[in-house]
Amino acid sequence: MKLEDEIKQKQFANNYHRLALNIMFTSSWLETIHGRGLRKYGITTQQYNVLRILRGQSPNAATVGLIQERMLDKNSNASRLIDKLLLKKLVSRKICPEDRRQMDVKITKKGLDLLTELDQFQTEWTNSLKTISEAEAKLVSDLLDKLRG
Amino acid sequence: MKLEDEIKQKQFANNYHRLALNIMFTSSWLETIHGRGLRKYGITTQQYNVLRILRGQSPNAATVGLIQERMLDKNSNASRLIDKLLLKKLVSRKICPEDRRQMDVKITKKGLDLLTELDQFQTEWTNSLKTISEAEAKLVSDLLDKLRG
DNA sequence: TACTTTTGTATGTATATACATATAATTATA
DNA sequence: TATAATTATATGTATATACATACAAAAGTA
Repeated sequence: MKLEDEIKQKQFANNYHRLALNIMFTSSWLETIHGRGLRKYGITTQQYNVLRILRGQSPNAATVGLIQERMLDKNSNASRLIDKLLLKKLVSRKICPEDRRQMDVKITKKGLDLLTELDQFQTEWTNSLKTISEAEAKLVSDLLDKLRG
Repeated sequence: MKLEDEIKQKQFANNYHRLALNIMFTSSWLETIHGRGLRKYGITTQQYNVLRILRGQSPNAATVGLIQERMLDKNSNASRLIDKLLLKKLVSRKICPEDRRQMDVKITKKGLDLLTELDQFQTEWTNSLKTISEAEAKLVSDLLDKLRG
């Protein structure tokens, strides 16, 4: 559905304005779908993002800073997301002996198992985006890279 | 900068996955820039969104439901955003006499003046997106519409 | 070595999101 | 008309964002 109809706005100042609104609208739409899917598994999209980063580092530990710099939302608060994941025993956290300011954060067996379970869901939800061709998906992605300069 | 470098991730499952992450990343980037600009004027991006919708209806009133359906983030909570705008006297709110369940929400003179002041800033920030051509902006926007089905 | 600066992480506070539920007014139905 | 169903909005609660600030450890410098 066209953005005009989604937000019932007839016109925009120009195509840059329309694009900015469309990106934010589509992002909210994506996060809503993704979040509802993850909810059944007891985690949020941000917590999922952290777990994915930790799996990427596994079996090594990651620091809070490394997680933060790899998150989609750079303003998110990795410290507190890790607190939540700790409560669910999906990650472990201990002071790094080499640099005692840092934290060694690792995904646990339980966390890895959850991600394995979620891989199928992940495949399904990206498949639901096949309303455009893979070439179009690449084109849009490349233009978004260019947009950010 | 390429998404790969922004979030330090070497590869993605496929171009759909890369696109989904890129949209969410770019949206967060846009909101951060926009939000920092608006901050000087004492409002948030969501409050700005509500004020724009109200200006579009002005001099008529809008109901809370109408605002909600036109917001970029459909899950946002228009009631509470209106509370915040009321405190700043940027909007007025009174019970609709025809249907006493509804609220008549209107932008005030103060609200309109703030938006006028912000129009210049708005032009500048959309101009900052001219790293891609207007034709490319339209193309991406149309493909995002198609992506959502 | 003593002092300053920088770095890594945590925390306080205000705002917003996501979902469930509550409440009052209106509309539909028996 | 009494009752049930629906609609519009508000509120409770958990989570996350945005920014400032705090604090301890490490690194740099006199």
